[in-house]
Amino acid sequence: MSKPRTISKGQQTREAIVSQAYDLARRDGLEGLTIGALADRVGMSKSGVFAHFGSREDLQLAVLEYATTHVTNSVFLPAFKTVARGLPRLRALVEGWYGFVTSLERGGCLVLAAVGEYDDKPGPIRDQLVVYQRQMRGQMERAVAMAIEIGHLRAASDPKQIAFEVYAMLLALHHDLRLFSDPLALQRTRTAVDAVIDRFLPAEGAGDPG
Amino acid sequence: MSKPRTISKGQQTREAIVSQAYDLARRDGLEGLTIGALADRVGMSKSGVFAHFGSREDLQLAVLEYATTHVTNSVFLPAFKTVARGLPRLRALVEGWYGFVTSLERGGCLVLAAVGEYDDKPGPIRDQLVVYQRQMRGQMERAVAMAIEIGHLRAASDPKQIAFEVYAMLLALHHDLRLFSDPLALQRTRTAVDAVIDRFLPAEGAGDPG
DNA sequence: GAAAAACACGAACGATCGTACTATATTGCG
DNA sequence: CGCAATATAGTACGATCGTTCGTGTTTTTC
Repeated sequence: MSKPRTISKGQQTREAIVSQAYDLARRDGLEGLTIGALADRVGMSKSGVFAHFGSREDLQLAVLEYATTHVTNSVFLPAFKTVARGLPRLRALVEGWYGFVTSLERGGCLVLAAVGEYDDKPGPIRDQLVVYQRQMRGQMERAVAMAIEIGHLRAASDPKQIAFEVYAMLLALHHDLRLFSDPLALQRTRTAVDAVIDRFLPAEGAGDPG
Repeated sequence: MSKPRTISKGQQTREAIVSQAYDLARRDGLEGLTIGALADRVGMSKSGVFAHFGSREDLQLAVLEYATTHVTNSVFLPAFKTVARGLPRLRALVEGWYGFVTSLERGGCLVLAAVGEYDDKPGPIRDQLVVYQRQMRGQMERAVAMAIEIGHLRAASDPKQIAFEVYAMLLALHHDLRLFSDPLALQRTRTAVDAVIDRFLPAEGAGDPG
């Protein structure tokens, strides 16, 4: 089926390791990820796991990339590929996030957790994290900008402002779900996001609304 | 001035230790706080520091309490004590947060960082953290509720919804300031909070506005 | 199938972790 | 002052950390 390109045994186990490391790091944080615990989980020796990365930091970077890809594939790609540009796509984006964040059975979003862990710890991990987060915010801003171009949102709207506010709600949803297990959090988030969008809707009677 | 209650040497040094631990934990997280590093910082032996708490977890709990008190004293108490109830106090609350979060030179808000670290790690620390966070959110909801009672906000408004949205913006502000060092974040937060409040303002011509 | 390359293991390293125990200073009280 | 209580230091412990190294074993390549 998918490209039958021969994947070496090494690549194969490396991916399995990263996948398990992702689950572990979702629980204990990227900083709490240890090679020993990871080795136990994948049923290998410490040195065997270690050899695939060369350093713990490289392992952490691999896990961070894996997590980012996971978010992208779960939230952004579906919306950008299968939903029409403009307001529908923007709504699909946040709906995708709802699904993503509520489906994480154990441990929250690793990327958000990493933000808290590394927002003040200089180094390669933080640098890469900033890149990833800028990309995600950028994608959101692009979705908003398209909605403005199409006329689904007012021309004078600031894409960065809207993306900021929507992102804020997603942050708060994650917060309240994970810390409070508040079943009303999702509903409140929907209300809030709708309100943000409403605020930037075109004046009535001006072109077809989304 | 303040109660001249004699404070034993032990209490004194314990407070100094917690204060230093707070600074350390702001940098490395509550989970990254180690007794050895803390002992070095305060110029004591490891065992000397340890004896004041009995366990690392108790130290972490003490630091968490210290951090919560710090937020309360910096943000909530001034607003509740010196600013008139209603919209002015609510605005003073968020302004207090702006000041608090922008004044943290090194390391972000320890409580927010702890949320990310412990939102999935059951135990006493998480339990206490939930208590503290519920208290803070509750205070915010109370400030909103007062504004509704007074008539500064519409009677039909849901205090929890408003507090949720305002809190979301404070989360996002903290996020963008610390990760992106975005100088526009504060301005965007103000815009967003104003928009939330505007949405719940009483219908025009109905009683004096705040 | 043989030679070369990649992979995995086990043992050991120095460091640091939290904690326990003992002994010595230092403090507070009568 | 003198005695009891407290506070701090020192040492040592078992565990675990990331990492290195040498040695087999498996996989890939020719």
